[in-house]
Amino acid sequence: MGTKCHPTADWIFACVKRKFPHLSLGTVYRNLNILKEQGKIQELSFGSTFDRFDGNPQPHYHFICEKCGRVFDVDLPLEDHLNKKAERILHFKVNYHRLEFFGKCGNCQ
Amino acid sequence: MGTKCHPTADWIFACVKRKFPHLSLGTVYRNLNILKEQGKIQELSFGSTFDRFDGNPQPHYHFICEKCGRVFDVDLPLEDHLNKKAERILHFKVNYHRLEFFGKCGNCQ
DNA sequence: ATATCTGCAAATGGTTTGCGGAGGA
DNA sequence: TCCTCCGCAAACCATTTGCAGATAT
Repeated sequence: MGTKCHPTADWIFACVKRKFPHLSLGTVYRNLNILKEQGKIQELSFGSTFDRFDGNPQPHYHFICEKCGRVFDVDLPLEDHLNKKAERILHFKVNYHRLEFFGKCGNCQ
Repeated sequence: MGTKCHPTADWIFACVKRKFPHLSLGTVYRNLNILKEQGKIQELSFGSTFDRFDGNPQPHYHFICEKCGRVFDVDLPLEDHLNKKAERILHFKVNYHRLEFFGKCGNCQ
C-alpha cells in the first residue's frame, strides 16, 4: 500500500524478499488474495481467467456479470470529453478509454 | 463476428470444430491474434499478461501506457450517473464501473 | 515452386495448491 | 495441543510456439 506503482505479484515478491530472504512467491499470492477478499486492495484485471474477444472493433462499453462472467454490450454514447479531462490531469496523450460496468445480469439476479 | 456473446477462444474452438473437425486450438488463437492486429476484432483484457494490484481499494480511474504497460491513477471525479444510464439501457442492476484510459506515458512518447 | 497456413504436441509462464514443518496461543 | 501461516515444489491451465506436412497462389 506504500507504493503508487500498481505492482505485479512478482514486483512485490522481489521487494519484500530483500527484507525476508526466505519469502516464497506462493505466500505473496496467498496474501494478495486474502487482502483482496478483505477489500483492502483491488486487482486490476478483466475479472476472468479467460481472454474474451469482441467481433465489434469499434470502441463501445461493456457490462460484465459479476456472477456468471457473461459480457454484454452497452449502447451508451462515448464520453470522449473524458479523454481531454484525463489529459489535462496527467499531461499524457490519451488515445482512447474503456468503460466497463459491473453488476448482476438478468439470469443471475 | 456473427455472435454478440463476446466469446472465449475455447468457445470459438468448440463452435468451429463442429464444422471443421480437424481444427486445432492453436489455429484459433493464431487467427484471433491476426484479426486483432488487423483491427477487425478487439480483445477484452486488461492489456497485460500479469495481474496488477492496487493498494487503494476505492474506485478510481486508471491510465495505462500502451507501450510500457505502466499504470497510473487518474484523479477524476467518478461519473456515477453513468451507472444509472447503463441500468436504463440494460435493465440490469449496475453496482459500479471501471474506467481505463490508454495512451503513452511521459517516458514513452 | 514457394510462400502461407494448419494440426499436433510440447513448451511457456503466471498463478494456485498440497504437504510437511515452524511458530504462536 | 491446536491452529494458522509458511516455504517449497509440483500442479494447473490458458496461451504460445516449433515443426513437419498440407494448402494455396
